[in-house]
Amino acid sequence: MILNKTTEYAFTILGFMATREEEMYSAEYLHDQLKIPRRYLRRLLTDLTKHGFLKSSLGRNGGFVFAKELKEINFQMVLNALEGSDALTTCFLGFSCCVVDHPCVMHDTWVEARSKMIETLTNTSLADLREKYQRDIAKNIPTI
Amino acid sequence: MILNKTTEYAFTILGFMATREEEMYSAEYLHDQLKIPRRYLRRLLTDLTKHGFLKSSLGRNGGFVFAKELKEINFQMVLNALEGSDALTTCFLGFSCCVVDHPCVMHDTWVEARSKMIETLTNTSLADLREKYQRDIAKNIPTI
DNA sequence: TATAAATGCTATAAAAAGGTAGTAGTTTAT
DNA sequence: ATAAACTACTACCTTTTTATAGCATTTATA
Repeated sequence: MILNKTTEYAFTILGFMATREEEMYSAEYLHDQLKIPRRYLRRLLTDLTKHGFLKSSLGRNGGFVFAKELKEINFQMVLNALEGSDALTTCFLGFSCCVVDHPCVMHDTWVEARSKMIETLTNTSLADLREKYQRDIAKNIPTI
Repeated sequence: MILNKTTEYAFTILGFMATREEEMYSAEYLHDQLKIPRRYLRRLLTDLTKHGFLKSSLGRNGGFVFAKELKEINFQMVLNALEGSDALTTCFLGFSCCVVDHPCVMHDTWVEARSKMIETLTNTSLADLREKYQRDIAKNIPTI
């Protein structure tokens, strides 16, 4: 498994919010649109707020907006916030004693493959997602 | 999370067996060497046997040996056997409706990053691991 | 031939992840 | 005043993953 469900949900939510035009998104609306379980979604939104990706506003007509510029949020940051920095850095062969000075036999191969992935996650911001979405729409490409 | 624990254990076991010189490995010996929980390890070994990676022999002095040439076992095969082929192919943004004809906005980016990883897993066989291990030993590089 | 050291099978327990429910409270637009 | 939002906390349920246990079977060997 590459990502756990919670992280995947977070990506779904942020990706959705980044590509759509609403000013503000309520938990209820996101639930309707994305079919993520209601209560779980709410907890996750609170979590994303605490991590500084979103800002919440209380009261009627309240909801969630981005707390930063879209270009300042990338997928690596989100993954890191939700799964911790270990998520992409543990030894491939599962040896806890595998470190740079005393690597396992798969170390270099794995570091290389993994760093490609980390690079992609780091280099892709929500702003990139939004741009791509708008380009696709303009070209009439069916897009989610 | 990249891999679940069971898969990681499998990689540990196969990597260990591939680089060492024993003819046969008992569960008890592997437990001693690798500190994988005894009973769980045994089930996993049986599982790897059922999947055709290992052959078991019963009775006293029994144990496990490889069922194929080392070069015929790569990490992608093992991952696939233990986690299913979905493990590396689901939509990054978590949209079940994301398919080639109707991709999500991250689709291409993710497919590219992922295929690099799949390539690495596919191109690395246990024979490669063994070779690397022996080269490292010869060069006096500390290796696990 | 009895025994010890192996694996095979199946059931069950424990831990982690994912998900639901309730209650009480705060904030704010209308 | 009310309704529609979010916050916080607690408890509980379900599913999946990880781990343990008991008993059966196989086989070398003393």
